[in-house]
Amino acid sequence: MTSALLIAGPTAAGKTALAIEAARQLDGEIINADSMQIYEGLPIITACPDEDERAAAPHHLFGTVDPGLRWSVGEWSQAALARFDDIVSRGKTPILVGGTGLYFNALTVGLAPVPEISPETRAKAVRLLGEGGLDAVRAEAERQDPVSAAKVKPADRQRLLRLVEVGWETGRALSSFHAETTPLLGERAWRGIVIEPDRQALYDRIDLRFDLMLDQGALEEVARFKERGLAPDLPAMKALGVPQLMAHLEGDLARDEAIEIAKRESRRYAKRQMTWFRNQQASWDRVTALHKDDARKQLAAVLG
RNA sequence: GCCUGGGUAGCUCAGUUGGUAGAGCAGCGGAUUGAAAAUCCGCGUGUCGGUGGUUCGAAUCCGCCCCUAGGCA
Repeated sequence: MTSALLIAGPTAAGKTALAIEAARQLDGEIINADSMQIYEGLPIITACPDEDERAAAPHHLFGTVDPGLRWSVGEWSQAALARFDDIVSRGKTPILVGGTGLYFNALTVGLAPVPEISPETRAKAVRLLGEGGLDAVRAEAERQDPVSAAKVKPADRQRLLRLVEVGWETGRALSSFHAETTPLLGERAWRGIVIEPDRQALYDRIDLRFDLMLDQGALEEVARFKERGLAPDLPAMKALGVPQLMAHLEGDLARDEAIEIAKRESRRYAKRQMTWFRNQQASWDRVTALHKDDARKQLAAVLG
C-alpha cells in the first residue's frame, strides 16, 4: 500500500488545502491531528475545514469531541490510530494533518505507556499546588522522579504536576516509563511533510484570517460557546482567540484590543510551532506553500 | 519665509555636569513524553537624521543641510 502521509505546519499555513490536494493525489482520507479542532462547537475560530472542503475528501476527528471533556494526546492517538487502520483496511491512504507537534511525536517517536491518572489523584495534586504552592509541588516532584525533575524548569508547574501525578498513581517515576516508549505508528509505513512558510507572509495571513473569522461569525460562535458555562481551565476554552473574545463579551476588553491580542497570540503560537517542527521534525520534507494554488505543485514535487 | 518642539532599536520613548546607549511593547532563539492553540527558559536586535567643527573623547556642545509636528505669516 501507499505510505500514510503526515502533514505538520503552523497555524494558517494552508494545511487544509494541502491535505485535500494530497487526498486527491493519493486516494486518501484526512485525519485531524490538531488538539483544538477536535472539539465540537468552535469550527470558525479553530479554522476547521468548511463544508466545501469536507466534501472534497473524507475527514475524521474534526469537531467530534465534547468540549466539556479533557482530551489529551492519549485519547487522541487512540482515536487517530483506530481511524488510521480503518482507512488502510478499506484500501485508502491515511493523511494526518495538524499543528500539534506533540501528537506527531507520539505517533513517530512514542508516548510513554503510563496508565491513566485517576481524577482523585489529579485533584490531590491540584490541591497540593493550591495549599503548598509551586515549592511544594516541586519538592514532591523531586521525590517522585528526581531524574525528570532535574530536567524540568523550576517554574513549569504543568510538568511538575505531571511528575507528581504519575508518581502517586503508579508508584513509579515517569522517567522509568520512557525506556518502554515506542512509536505508536509501529510498523505502519508513513512519510512526513512540514509546511514552513515565509515568516512575514504567515503573520500577515494570520492577521488577515482572524478578520475573516470575525466576518464569518467568530464572535457569535464564541458567544454561543460561552453560554455553555464550561470551566475556564478546559482545553477547549483555551483555543486561540477564545479567551480574548470572551473577555470582550464580558466587557473587560475593547473589541479592537481583543482582536489585537488574539492576533498576537496566534503569531506567537505559530512561532512556537515552527520552532517545534524545525527541531523535532528536522528530517521531514519541506514545502512552503501558503495558498491553494501552490499546494498542488509543491506536493507533486515532494511526492514525486 | 520666520519662530518653536522633535528626529536615538521594528514602534513609543529615556539618556545626569561630554566617556561609543536602555526601558516597555513588538520581535527572535530554545525546551517540549497524556492540559501541548498548553506550560516554561533565554536574547537588545542600533550608521543615536546627515555633514563639518570644538575636544584625548560627541547621542550630548557649535555651524550648515534634510525631514517632521505645531504656531506666525
